[in-house]
Amino acid sequence: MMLSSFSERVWKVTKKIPRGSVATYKDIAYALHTKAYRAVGNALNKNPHAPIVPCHRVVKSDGGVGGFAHGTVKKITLLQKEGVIVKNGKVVEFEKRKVAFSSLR
DNA sequence: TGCCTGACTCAGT
DNA sequence: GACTGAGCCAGGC
Repeated sequence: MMLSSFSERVWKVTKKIPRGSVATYKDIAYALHTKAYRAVGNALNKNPHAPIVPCHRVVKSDGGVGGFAHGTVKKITLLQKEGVIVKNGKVVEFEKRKVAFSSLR
């Protein structure tokens, strides 16, 4: 068995996303050296570390907020509290809010 | 063991 | 610019 399951690795990377920044499912997958974009979303959906892992900082590659276990609205609210503006379900200046790969690795 | 699903992404029309 | 189909991977039944 692996030291950490795929899901655990996803959460670990997600926790590295700095406050006020966001990362995409794609970035998370790449940081784990895989292309399992959907598996990443799956892992976050089942995320048992609700407040510990900032899963609300993970969005879609086109800037969309994606989904959230507690409701998309809640996700947007949390992001805006951290200074990330969300309009029409999309992250404003998404490209600039995106965190760098090196920060995740 | 094998098929289905999913908080996705990309390419083509 | 928007919609559709196909591809990708891990987890669950």
